[in-house]
Formats: sequence, structure tokens, C-alpha cells
Amino acid sequence: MSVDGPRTSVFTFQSAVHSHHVLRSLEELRQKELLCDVTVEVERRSFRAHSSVLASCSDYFYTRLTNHSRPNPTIRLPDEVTVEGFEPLLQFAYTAKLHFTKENILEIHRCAEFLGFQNLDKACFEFLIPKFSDGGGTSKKVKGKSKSQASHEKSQSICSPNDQNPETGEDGIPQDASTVMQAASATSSEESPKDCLPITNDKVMQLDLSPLYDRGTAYHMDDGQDQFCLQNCGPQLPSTSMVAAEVCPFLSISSTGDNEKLHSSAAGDILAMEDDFQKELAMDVHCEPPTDKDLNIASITEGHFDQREGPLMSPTDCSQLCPLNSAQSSGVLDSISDAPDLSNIGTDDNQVFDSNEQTFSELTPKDCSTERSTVEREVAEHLAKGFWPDLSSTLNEPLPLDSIDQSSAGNGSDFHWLKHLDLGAAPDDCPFLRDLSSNDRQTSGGDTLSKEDTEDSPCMSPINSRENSECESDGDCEQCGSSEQVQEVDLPFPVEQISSMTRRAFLQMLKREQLTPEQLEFVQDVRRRSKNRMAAQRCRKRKLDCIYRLEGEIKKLRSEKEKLLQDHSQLKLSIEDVRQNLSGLCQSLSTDGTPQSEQLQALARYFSSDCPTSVLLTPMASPSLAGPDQDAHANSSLDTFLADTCPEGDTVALRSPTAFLQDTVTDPAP
DNA sequence: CCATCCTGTCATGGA
DNA sequence: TATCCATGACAGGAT
Repeated sequence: MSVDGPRTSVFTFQSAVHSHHVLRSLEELRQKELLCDVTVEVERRSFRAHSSVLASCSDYFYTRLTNHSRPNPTIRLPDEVTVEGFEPLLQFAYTAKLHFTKENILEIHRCAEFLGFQNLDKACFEFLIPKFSDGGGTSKKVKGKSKSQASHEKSQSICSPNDQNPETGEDGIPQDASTVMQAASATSSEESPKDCLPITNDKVMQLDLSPLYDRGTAYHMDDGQDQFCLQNCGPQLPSTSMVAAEVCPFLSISSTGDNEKLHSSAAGDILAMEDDFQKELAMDVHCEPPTDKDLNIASITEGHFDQREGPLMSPTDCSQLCPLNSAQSSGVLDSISDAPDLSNIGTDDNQVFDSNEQTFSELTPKDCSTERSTVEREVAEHLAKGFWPDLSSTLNEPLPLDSIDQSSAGNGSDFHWLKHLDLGAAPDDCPFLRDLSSNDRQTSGGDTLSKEDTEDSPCMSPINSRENSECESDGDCEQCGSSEQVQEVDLPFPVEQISSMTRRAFLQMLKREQLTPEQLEFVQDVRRRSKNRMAAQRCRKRKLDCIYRLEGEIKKLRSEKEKLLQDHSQLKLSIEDVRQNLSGLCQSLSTDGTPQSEQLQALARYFSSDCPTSVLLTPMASPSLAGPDQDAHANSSLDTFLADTCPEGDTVALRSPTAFLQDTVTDPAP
């Protein structure tokens, strides 16, 4: 039986960042030891934590804490659990980031097993441990290179294995871990001095399972350590929302193998699908373009797999690290593919242009290998596959944006931002993915435009996507105008190629197609505007990221200010108590008629008055200060008396009792 | 109608 | 010198 009545629409808003913010707040609370309700003792060390967090992450704690009726329990862990293994796990519970080294991975694994830590299962340990325990973790030194001199200068200090950054993070993670995923280091340059980045055994890796990653504040959370993004082939999101600034839905969507959900989503299932999206968005992908010097960074999502390397990175935000954006990455490819002698174009294509990997090897000086170490590669690949199981398949499949649009069509602009995804990041633009997929791409021919240079890429640039989607409804848009011009100039190739291809491919195509001057001008103009358009997008995104980051800092500073004010008020209360106690004490002592009675009464009046707090807090230089000559004996006695009465008088003294009395005896009114 | 935001484009300077 | 990129400024469309 159906119930007749006014039908009420129920809407659901699900924040994609809420959980992340909650976790961050919990971590801040833990660091301040606020609201902590459980103490964990490990090897005589105590850790304050929140029982709910521990119980939600660990089966062991769940059992212990849910069976604990006592408030503020203290859980003493057995000897099986060590500080070395427990501390990273505790940090993981609050940050979703596991810091580990080759040395402590086993211990962490053992403790995680014992404590039943969730989310750190096979994906993390079953592969990593053998890699790190069989000696394969001893990475060979790899050398990267950078275009900028500054980067080079930085790298010079990195080059020496013994010349490591002495800084150490607050969490005890050595900053001198100089390991860098060198996936893209070779993409940097062709002419500058090369940065050498040795892989050491001290590398600290970070497995980041944080659902969403606030790039703006991540560096603060990481104690200033830079994070390297392994996996950055996602789109550029509109920066109008935190989600947009933080996640990379394209990869997330693609990575789950749940695309059928998107395809099959009917209009009525939008919210459910959005829920799926939110889950998918939990993948932490950094979508910012790299700078040349940052291309030796790699990170992987959901497993945000970071290797840290301190001095190389700029302390800005991760946006400077991530080789995601098609424009910049293509630019990078441009730079690396720019042969000094362009006349060779077309003559040595098969040698230089067959694949990026091959290109790298040939353009890279022999003394600066750009390869990652075997173990690093394997680890990165494993993590990529583990957290992004459909990586390889989705790379070759177009993003079902149409389904997304269809689904969102009935729900306003729920996914309007997806239209702005910068899908121009071809897989090969990502150094990490380039390495992963290079083998598969060896078969591509060299005489024609490589796949990554064309719109055949599964990823489309925003301009291209806009061209394809919006021009249908917007007749006088710029792209449609371009289309008309395309018809006028009669280009022999799709105009979409112009902006997406690398410079080398662009020049190659121009040479091959024998364009007329009009065509040439048009093509170059289109390319220039497209590049500039994407540059403007990046620039604006950086601005917004900066704003977000500054807002976060403001919030943090405000909380610190509140804390300081609280401390201040508490100190004032304490001082008031001390003053009252001293006043009472002096009054009681001044009634015995001793020679010091007068002075004690004066002191009592003084203590009961509103003397400045700063005066009370002024440390007394010496309890036996010499008094004035005319009353040296009395004052000396008073000093001795106060020193005896108040052994801690150095913290609660007046300027000097004798000095004070010198004033107050002659002028009793304080 | 106006304010605001977003986006594309141009000009410019540095690399 | 040519090119790329970042960025400020401006204009036009959308809301």
C-alpha cells in the first residue's frame, strides 16, 4: 500500500573532505594531548591517544578498549610490540600515512599484525618486506638532472651520499633520505648540469592512505617534508573547491574498475553514484604540473607512496611537484624531445622518437642514469597496481565522461567540474606511468605522431574536451570559431592535435604537412593560445591553492593564539592564588610584634594590592640582597626571612624585598 | 541592471 | 633567437 501525501525530496550532501579534516583534527588533538582518553604504554614509553581512533584502526585495541569500562584506561602493550613498530602505526592511525624505512618495516609489520591494524595488509607488507629484506632494497645510485641552475646547486649537495640534509623531521623521520623516484628525472633537460640524486639505504618511504589530501597543508602536517608524487597523471580540476584542488577523479574513477557504475547510473541513482564518486575520490592524486626540477618525484595514490627527499624540493606545495598537467608535461616532453638539431627530425625518428623511454636514454648523459633502482621500480609498480588495479587497462580506455555527463544531467551541475578535468595528461606525460607503460608502447611506430601526441590519448585536454562538448551547444564559442577557421584553412589534421602534441611532434608535423603560410599562422596561433589557456588555468589554480594554504595557516595560528590566551589566563589565576597566600602569610606573621612586623605589614598590603603580574613574576636575583645602609639590618633580616619562608621565592618574588621596603616604609601607601 | 565569478586572451618578462 | 611558461591585466559570458 502506498501512502499518499506530499512527496518530499531528500537531498544528500556528502563532503569529500570531511573525513580527512576530522582525521587531521584528531591528529592535532593528539599532538596537544587534548581529549585523549587512553594511554598506551610501549616499552616504558607512554602514548596518549583517543580510544575511538585506536579501536577503529586496530582489532587489538578494539577488543581491549571496548571491554574496558574504566575511564582513561592505560593499556600496556606486551613485549611483542616495540616503540619502533608502534609509533609509525600510531601515526598512521591518525594521518593515514605510514612512514617506514627498510630497517623498521619488519618491525612495523610485526606490530601491525599483532595489533590487527587494518588497511595495512597485503597491499603494503607482502610485497615490501621481501623487497626490503632480501637486500634488493639497496638501491643503486641514480642520478637525476634538472634544468635550473638552482636545482643543480641544490642537487650538488645531494649528490654526495655523505652530504645529506641534516634536518630531521619532528617525527623523527630523517630528512636526509635522499631517495627519489627517478621516474621522470630524465625528462628534465638536455643541456644543464645534472642533478645527482643517490639512492641511499636510508630512504624513508611514506605510504599514504589518506582519503583526501589537503595539499595546502600537507607540508605542515608532514613536518615540512616534501612529498613526492609518484602518480600524477590525473586531470586538472577546477580550483573552486577543495575537492577540485585535491583529488583527481579521473584516475580515481578509472582505477576502480567500477566504471560500469557510471555507465549504468540512471538519473535517479545520481546520489548513489555520487557516493561512489566520493569513494573513488578518496584516491589521493595530485594533479599539478611539475616543474622541471621536480620531475624526479613520484607519488602514488590511495597508496600515496612517497619517498622523501628534503633539499631538492621547494617548500611550496605539492603543486610544484606533480607532473600531471598535460601542458607542462608536454612541455617537458618538448624540452626533452627537442633535439639540438631539428634537421634530424624525420631522419632518426625511429631512434629517438619511438618511445619516450628510448628518448630519455639517448638524450641522457651516460654518467647520469635516469633509471630508478630495480626495487624502487618494483615497489612503485606494485603500489601502483595494488592501489590502482585497473591502471593499465584504463590507460587505454577513454574516460567515460559521457556517462558522467549523462548522469549528472539530471542533477544540475553535480559533476560540472568533471568537464574541466584536465585529461590532457597522457600516460606518457607521467614519468611514473611512462615507465610503467613504456614496454607496451614500444610497438608504436615512429614515423607518425606517437599516440601521446595526439587526441587519441585516452586523456583529453580541457580545451579539447570543451571543444568536443560545449561547442555543440555554444555556436559562437572560440573553439567553434576555430573550427570555422579550420575549415577555411583546411587543415590536413585535427586541430585538437595542435595543442596536445609535443613540440617535437608539432614541428615534425609541420614539416611533413607542408602547410601554407595561412595554415601555419593559424596552427601556431591555436597552439599558442591553447598553451596559454592552460597556463592561465594552472596559474589560477596555484593562486587558489595558495589561498587555501594561507587560510589553513591562519586557522592554525588562531588556534595557537587561543591556546596561548588560555595559558595566560591560567597563569594569572595561579599568580593571584600565590599573591593571596603571601598576603595572608605576611599578615599572620606581622601580628607577633617582632621588629619585622612593620615590614611584614607593608608586604601584606603590597601582596594584597594589585601589583603588576610582571612584578610578581620577576625572578629575584638573590634572596640576600643587601639593603639600604640606613636599615640594612632589618632588610637583611627580612630577606633572610623571606628566603627561608619561601624556598622557591625566586619565582614569586617582588623586585627585591629590600628595595620594595625601601620605598614602602617611607611611603606606606602602596 | 549590477556585482561577482569564471574563463580565454594578450602582453610582458624571465628562463 | 625562438620558444615556453608564469602572470598581470583586460574583456566577455554566465550567474
